[in-house]
Amino acid sequence: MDYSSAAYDDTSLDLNTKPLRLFDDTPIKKEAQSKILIGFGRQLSPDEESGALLEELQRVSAENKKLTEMLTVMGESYNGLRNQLLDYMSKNPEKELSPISKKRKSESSNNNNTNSNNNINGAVNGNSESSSSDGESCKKPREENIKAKISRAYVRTEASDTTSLVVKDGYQWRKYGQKVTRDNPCPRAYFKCSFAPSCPVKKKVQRSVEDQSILVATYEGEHNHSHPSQIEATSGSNRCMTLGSVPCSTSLASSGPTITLDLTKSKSSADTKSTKTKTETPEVRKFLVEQMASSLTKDPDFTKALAAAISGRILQHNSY
DNA sequence: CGTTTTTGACCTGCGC
DNA sequence: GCGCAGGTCAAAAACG
Repeated sequence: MDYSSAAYDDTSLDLNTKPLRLFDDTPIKKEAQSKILIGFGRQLSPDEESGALLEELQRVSAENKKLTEMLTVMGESYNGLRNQLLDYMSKNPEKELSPISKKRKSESSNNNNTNSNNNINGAVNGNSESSSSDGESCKKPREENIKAKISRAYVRTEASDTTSLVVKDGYQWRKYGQKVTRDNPCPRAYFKCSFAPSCPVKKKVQRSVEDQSILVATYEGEHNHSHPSQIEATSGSNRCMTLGSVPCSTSLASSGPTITLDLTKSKSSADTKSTKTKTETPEVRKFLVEQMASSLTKDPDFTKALAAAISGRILQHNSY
């Protein structure tokens, strides 16, 4: 919770860009990095090369250890913050973030029930049913299934593109309905995971009332299969990861973790980082894009996935 | 021709 | 019980 801002800055979703720190401007790292670049660029004597590599390996190992620790701390901090927010929201249910119709109570009350259970894992993984003893929440088995897991994602799209309700999250969806709701003049689209019926996940996509360039995707349930993009990545095909190096942020919605993806600003934000990105190799960028996309799209509870990905990289590095 | 999308009809829950 | 609104179904159309 209360660690220094410096440490926080270091870890704030910059984790995916950590490999880019190869190109960081701290003197020590620059030195080590130049050695690597030299190593890649022209011939070195075997002694020099092995020494530099050894030094770099040690540095990377230490850094990776640090990263792992920081990740753990960050995860705890995240859970703590979420706990606090859920607490707060359960005490102030009228201050919901989204204007949900009063008539359809089930959805919002679901969230409140989940929140008031004060069970973090329950709120995220939707396993709070077992602990809820109030009669309201266990009316129907169908509702229980829906309550399995609800998360919301806000996706910014091109302002001109106000008709498309496609949220590219890496999964394959089959549209099964569309409806214009009372709250919002924009139609709401209903999607099922194309792996249905084996995969029970559903998704609702609707444009935000306030900002029609923002798509609000509500996910219900949890995928019981691996991420298609991951399968593709492991099989060597990278064709459909369209999220790219998008700016992204995480926040907490009333119903749980929320991911905001800005699909439009990749160009402009790339401009702001142009001095940095110019030095990136295509391989590094490609890897980062894949990592970020898969991390963010896989699960709202992506810290676990992030940890797995990073530890995977650590093992990869250490195995050399 | 198989798969996906569209769209009107139908079902269900909730408030009055 | 009725009406409203959200959610789902399924036949038809569109697409690759």
